[in-house]
Amino acid sequence: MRVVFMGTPDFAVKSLDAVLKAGHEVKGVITQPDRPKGRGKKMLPPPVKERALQLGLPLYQPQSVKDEAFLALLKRLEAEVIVVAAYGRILPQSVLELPLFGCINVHGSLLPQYRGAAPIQRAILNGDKETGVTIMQMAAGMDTGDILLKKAVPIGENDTTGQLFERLAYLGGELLVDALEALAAGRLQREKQNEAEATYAPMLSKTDEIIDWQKPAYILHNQVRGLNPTPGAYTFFNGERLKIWETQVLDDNQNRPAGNVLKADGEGLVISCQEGALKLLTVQPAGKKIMSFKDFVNGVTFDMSSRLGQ
RNA sequence: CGCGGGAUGGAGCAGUUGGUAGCUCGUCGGGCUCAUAACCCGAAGGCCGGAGGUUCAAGUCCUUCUCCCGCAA
Repeated sequence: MRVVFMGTPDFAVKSLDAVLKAGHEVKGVITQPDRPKGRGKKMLPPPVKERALQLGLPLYQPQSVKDEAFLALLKRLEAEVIVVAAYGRILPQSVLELPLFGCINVHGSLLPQYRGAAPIQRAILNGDKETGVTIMQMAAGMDTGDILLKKAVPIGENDTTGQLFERLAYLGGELLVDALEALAAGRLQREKQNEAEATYAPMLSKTDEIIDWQKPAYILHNQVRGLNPTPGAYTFFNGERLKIWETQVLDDNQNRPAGNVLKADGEGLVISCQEGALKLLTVQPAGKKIMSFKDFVNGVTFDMSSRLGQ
């Protein structure tokens, strides 16, 4: 099929690759404009842009998807279908209706659950045992379109958002290709989303990153892996930020107050929680690189009053 | 020029008002032990990120460069 691909982050790159590999004709790749990123204020191209350039595909970075110029561009590309994967912008009705087969989207959850910006992170934060990928026919509204294909994958106890992203991105590419094939053959069933079961996965906010030791250990464990590899969950130690990257849940907190350091030696760095305790495996003090609890403990002096959080 | 922290033996850190570089872990060797990741003894391993400068003398002061990282976007 002749497709126009719209996407921005790494997650979308996998889909782009899959579509190409399946032999579809990519008439154009549309991604968001370069944005100042990182420490200095360097302009960084989105991953999809880099990939498109690498592949020599025609690339467009419209400032807006709502103006006439963009619509005109799409018409010129004469796509039969527009594939959208984490593009990051709401598309107007005029765009959704333009191609013969409309716009189809790859979403990192089992819709109608986790509609919205951060489905993968939310699934882990909530400690779900399963999530998946959905291919849907885009409609007006946030991820409300009809479901075309859906596939579930299990979430491991210690899976991180990064790992799950990887898996879902790959699976998303596969499902997307299946969907395109079925779409072209006219043998694709549509399933309306059950609005009653819809849930939302709002974008992560700053407060999602702060560790509250008053919560149960398993909740914090989910928080840590859900925010790994970015932006990371953090607490405070000696007034400095301390990011926590990997943890393990322990049952016993010795009835000590939440945030108390139960143990800090070569064998482990264990913090008491409201319920249970959390063993910190890898951490990162502000300004330092990620290090094992062992290295961290080695250079710091703890005393009985040591506690984390503020 | 967005704000800030940092660059010291393999790792994590300390290094006072400038005067021959330390700690913990690890590594290697030896000892103890039924045994050990435990304990004891010992050893190796650093031109203190690069380049200039001040000084009798600089890891420690000044200038500049490179790299790493946290925050903010």
